[in-house]
Amino acid sequence: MELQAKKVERIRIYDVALAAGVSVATASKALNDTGRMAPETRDRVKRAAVELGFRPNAMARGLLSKRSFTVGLLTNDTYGRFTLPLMAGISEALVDHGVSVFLCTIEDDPTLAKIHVDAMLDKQVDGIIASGKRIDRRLPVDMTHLPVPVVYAFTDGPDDSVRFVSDDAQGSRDAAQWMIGLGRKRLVHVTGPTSFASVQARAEAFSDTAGSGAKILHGTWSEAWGHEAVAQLWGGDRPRPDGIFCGNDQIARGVVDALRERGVDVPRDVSVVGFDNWEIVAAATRPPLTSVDMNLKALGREAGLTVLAMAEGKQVEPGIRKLPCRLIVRQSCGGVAAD
Amino acid sequence: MELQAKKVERIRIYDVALAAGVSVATASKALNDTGRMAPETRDRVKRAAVELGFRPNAMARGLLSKRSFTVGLLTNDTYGRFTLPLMAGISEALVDHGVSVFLCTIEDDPTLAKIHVDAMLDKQVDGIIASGKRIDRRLPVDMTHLPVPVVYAFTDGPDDSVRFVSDDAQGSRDAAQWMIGLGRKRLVHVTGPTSFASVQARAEAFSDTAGSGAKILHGTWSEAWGHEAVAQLWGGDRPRPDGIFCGNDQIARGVVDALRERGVDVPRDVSVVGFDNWEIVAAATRPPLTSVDMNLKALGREAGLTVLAMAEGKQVEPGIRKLPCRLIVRQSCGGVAAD
DNA sequence: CTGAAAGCGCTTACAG
DNA sequence: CTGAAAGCGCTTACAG
Repeated sequence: MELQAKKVERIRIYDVALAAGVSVATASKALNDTGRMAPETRDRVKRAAVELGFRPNAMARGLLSKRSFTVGLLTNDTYGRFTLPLMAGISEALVDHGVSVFLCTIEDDPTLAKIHVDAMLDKQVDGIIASGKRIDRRLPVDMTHLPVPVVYAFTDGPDDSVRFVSDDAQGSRDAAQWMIGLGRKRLVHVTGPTSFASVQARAEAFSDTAGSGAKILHGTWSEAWGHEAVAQLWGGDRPRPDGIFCGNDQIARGVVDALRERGVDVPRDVSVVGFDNWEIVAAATRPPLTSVDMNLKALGREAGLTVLAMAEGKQVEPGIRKLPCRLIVRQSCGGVAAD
Repeated sequence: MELQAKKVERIRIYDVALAAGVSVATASKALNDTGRMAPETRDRVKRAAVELGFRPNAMARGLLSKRSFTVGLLTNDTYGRFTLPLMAGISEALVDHGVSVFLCTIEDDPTLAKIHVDAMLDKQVDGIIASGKRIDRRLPVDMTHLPVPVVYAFTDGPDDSVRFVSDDAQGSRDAAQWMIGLGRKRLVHVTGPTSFASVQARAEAFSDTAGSGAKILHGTWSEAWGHEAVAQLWGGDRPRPDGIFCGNDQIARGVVDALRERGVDVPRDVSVVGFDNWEIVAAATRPPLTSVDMNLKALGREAGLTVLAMAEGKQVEPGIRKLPCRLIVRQSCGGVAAD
């Protein structure tokens, strides 16, 4: 038995018009609730459309309206850790508007990026959302002179563009304040490389909140660095921290594991907070991690609605839009969620 | 300063024809390398097109050709653990054919699924790839009578459909054989719930390879279950396993952590193999996990090319297509990669 | 209140 | 060798 694309004939507006006994023009107006006509006629057409299962051909419509009801999401985050929540938000916001989303993953390959952008433009996307894995790097393709609006989410863009990022400083402050509120006195920040803008923003906010004496250790974004940092902190005879704010959940997991291996009780002896609220890591840690959530889904929603508004010709204020982070309370600090 | 979609006028074939001093019909034929004409004319048109940066409007073309050069990827795997590699393969295979991919995540919501499918059909997708997170469950939407071809990848589909899955039995056999080859004598399989078809397939293959005496423990897909299983296995006085094949990498990570906490050396005393080769888990485990990779990217590539072939009207054999798994050797077993 | 005509940006027989 | 005409499936002034 062989399988072949069954040539199901699609219903055109012509078929609907025929069935309802009206012209194609009238059928179109009836279905779009435009023009003036006898209510009875409109009803008859609509019934015929439903009966026949008519769905208008978006390509034909698009040719006229110059709207394709598609947008493209371009990303260099192949792992999808940031892209997926973003995509979920975009999709959720746009599906109600009948907009579908092309996903294009481009590693860091400029040629591939160009190919994908061109393919999307050929398909007349209404707009493009550029996204990445860090807010201080750009995608390897220039999108400043495209015939469609571009919005940047979790990636850098030109000065006159709209860029959505999460509020690293606020997230960091919230984390430190949470531990201080729980009575912790000796906070330490164990985080990623200084080359990341968000590392700097968080570190600064951490210092402001925990005091300039509070130590900050920079390393890689890995569990291994979490282990290593604990080895350093517990190595000498210096006073040990009782609260550790980590730059991401993987570091936090390493820290928690290392502390347990040293017989240090989390959260009794030390509170630990992570960053990213990456479910798979945060929930599997023993105890589960209290972590800062960047609300990437909400960020995606905003980015989607904004690019859509621009596609509809609405005026939009350029600049960086910081969306708030939220502390997700689990068991690694003690304390209980406020809400 | 306000930002508005700059109304860049797009170049139409009419502009190219004008610039080259030919008719639109001739321009079309020149650019598509069809028809007969003076080579000089063709060149002139092509040069004009390049100079003006002409890119044909895919909607207009699609209206004629009934091809949109888009496909949809429908999935209920919100976490993206299976979808992302699949998507990468699909995209990689199709970008060369000028095909872009709509990604639609539908949780398990039938209403949402229908909305997405309809939206894609309206946009005249050339085909749909249905995907999921287990091969024995279907998406909550019937796609048997669509006007476009549908291919199933890592999800169940109707009997007369094309379904791509990875070869669980072969992956399982390879894992067991690898440990046997390293001299392990007392293998155990710690895996997920029996309700999963792939759990059964792997368990059966494991028994065939390791012997029917080899124990199989079923639990959840979590690190916690890995810990628990080790507690059971090391609990009594029974002979302890020297090789543990885990149903996924999370279980394997739990097993490895639990063994270390008991002072059991991995890989010296016990070999551990995971399943999924989920980089983030496998690489962070101490020691890093040897794991079975399902080659989801290759699976995506196949699925993409197949749905494209069907869209082009080619005959395709229905049925289940099992693609081989591959053992990725790291340090949790001892032994060294063959290649 | 309804329909004929023109047109969106292309391609493809067909005529010259 | 080249172009005028028709048409893909719609929508939208415009005429009646």
